[in-house]
Amino acid sequence: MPTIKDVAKKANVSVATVSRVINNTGYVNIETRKMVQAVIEELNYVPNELARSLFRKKSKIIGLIVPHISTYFFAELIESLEDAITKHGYKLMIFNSKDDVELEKRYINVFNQYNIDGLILVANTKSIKLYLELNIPMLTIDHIIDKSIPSITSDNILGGKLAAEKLISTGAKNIIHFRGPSMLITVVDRSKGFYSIMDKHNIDVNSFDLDFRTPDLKDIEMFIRKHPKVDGIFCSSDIIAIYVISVLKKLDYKVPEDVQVIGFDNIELCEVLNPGLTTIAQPILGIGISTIDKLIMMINKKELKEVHSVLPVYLVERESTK
Amino acid sequence: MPTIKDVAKKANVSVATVSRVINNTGYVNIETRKMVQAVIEELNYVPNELARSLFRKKSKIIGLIVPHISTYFFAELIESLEDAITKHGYKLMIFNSKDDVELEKRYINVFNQYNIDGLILVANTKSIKLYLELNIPMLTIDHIIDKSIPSITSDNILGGKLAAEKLISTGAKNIIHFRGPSMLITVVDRSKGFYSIMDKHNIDVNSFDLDFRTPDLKDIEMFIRKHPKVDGIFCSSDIIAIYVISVLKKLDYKVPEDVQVIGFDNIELCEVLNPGLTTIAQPILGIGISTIDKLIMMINKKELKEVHSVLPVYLVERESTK
DNA sequence: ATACCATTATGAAACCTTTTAAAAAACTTT
DNA sequence: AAAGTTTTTTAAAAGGTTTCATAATGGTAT
Repeated sequence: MPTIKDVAKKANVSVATVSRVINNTGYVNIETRKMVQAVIEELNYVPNELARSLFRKKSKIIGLIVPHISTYFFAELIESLEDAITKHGYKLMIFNSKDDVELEKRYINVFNQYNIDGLILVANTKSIKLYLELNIPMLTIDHIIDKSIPSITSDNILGGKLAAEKLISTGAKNIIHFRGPSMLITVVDRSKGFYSIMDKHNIDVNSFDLDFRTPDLKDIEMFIRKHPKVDGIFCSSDIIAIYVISVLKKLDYKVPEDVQVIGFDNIELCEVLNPGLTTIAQPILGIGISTIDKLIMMINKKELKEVHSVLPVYLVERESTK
Repeated sequence: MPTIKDVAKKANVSVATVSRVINNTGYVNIETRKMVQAVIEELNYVPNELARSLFRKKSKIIGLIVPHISTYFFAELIESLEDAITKHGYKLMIFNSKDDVELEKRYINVFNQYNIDGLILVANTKSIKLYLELNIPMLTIDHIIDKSIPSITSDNILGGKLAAEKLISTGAKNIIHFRGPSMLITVVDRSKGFYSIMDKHNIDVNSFDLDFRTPDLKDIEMFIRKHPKVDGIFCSSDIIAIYVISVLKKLDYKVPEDVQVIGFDNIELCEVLNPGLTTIAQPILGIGISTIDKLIMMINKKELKEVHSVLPVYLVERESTK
């Protein structure tokens, strides 16, 4: 790899001049500029980002901590974030926290070691204090760790309401709500919205908490057997909905004839499931773009228009509802 | 963030001494060592990895180029790679190539800019020349770009054979093979294995090429209508299988009674689909571990036992076959 | 024409943080 | 006191950016 010195020597100028050409700073004669640029082309020179980072104390790297990369919703989110990050000329360093506090602690050191410019925390509530001590522009997705730390969240309350309205409008009366872990604010908000409408219509809801990654099929079956007259189910995530539908079929319920099911997230899979899953769509692309826009504003010390953004969700109707 | 100079000043020694303490190299008096370590503790000093990288020309960063992060199989693979990478004290920088040659070219520059220690290319066949020019330990997963570049692949031929044997043993006679893009060596090998057994039994196979990410439902329907007597289908991936099953149901075929379906990959979803998808399991965890073991051997200039590794696959029987 | 100042152009040197080779200093041995 | 160890410091290097000093040029006022 050629260095700036190689370019300078070949172009017969000082490294300072080459630097000015690369960065478009200061004064440099148009002729000299052309000359240097030609040499850069010729040698195929690219400035070493490590050296730049070291001097500038900026790395052009954005760190991402996500609980589980392979959880489908997160995978789609990561893709959308990666896209936005790359488009802005940053690079993505990714860490799987597995909800493990020790791992998180280790990662936090890494962020300092690499002069990470910005940090994105996804749906993760551990080690809050350590994050807050960290002096890096930081943003949370799908949860809030502190009033002072900006966040991006989907309008989970609205999502819950939309699901409730859909079930009610199609005549469901015996409702089950399969929730994700109730320590997650997203889950709580989705429920809150859902209940608010159900309460208004005086409809009782039976809810049950499940794990997001691997909902327990036996628990689901047990709960459905306990409420055999169920005709409408709202799940906190599409994955849960898939598990629930699988149990329903086993128990010989027809979806949507006997039981309607609504999920949450609108992962790509919904489209192709059988039946296609009606769900509350999160604007995954929008989350990616807003997150990075916001984070880069923070990195550049610009004032944010709003600290906590709530992005709109909408109902996507497929075959799992009437 | 404190620097090595801050530590040196506070400990009343030179930075060289501090450096020797950190790295456990050279001579340093036991008393001095303790003293310096105390100061390091006190200031909460962590060495700046960028500066180290610059000097050592090693970054402890491993780059990963993947065609589509959110493709479920890749997402699971990434998780498994991330795990192995982190366990070895490296960090993962991830790039989504979207099968876009221009993007790849840009990424390749990044690898040099950051002194990336190793590079993993997943199922990607573009810009081969540029990669080969790159002087970085490099390894490919699920494809081979050159005899000289080590690779990790599942035993796709065996996988195809296993699928064929299963279909034959359960009495399928009218076989369709829905393939992924035929420029992919994995796809070709899976077919090769599949055909080798089918040929041996003198069974004709009708195959059709589909896209991996978004197989065209209309194409699938058209092809099935063209071969209405179909009773066994082998798909090059689980995702394709999901799409195919969705079409089969629409056309009122019963799975597995009328038509048996076998996928490939064994993504987590298979377990919970309805019907559960019989598939050829790739050892995703094993791929992650082997890949990183191998890559780190290369980084440390150790001799590899085998340049091109083929990992075993196995049949996982679920409800989509008899 | 000359003096003066602003503008443009360039290079030398310091700096960013760390590692390491070489030099110097401080102890021990003989 | 010379020689040999051990310990520590100095200085250069990695590949850049930036500040500062200097020089050349051009325009304006005298």
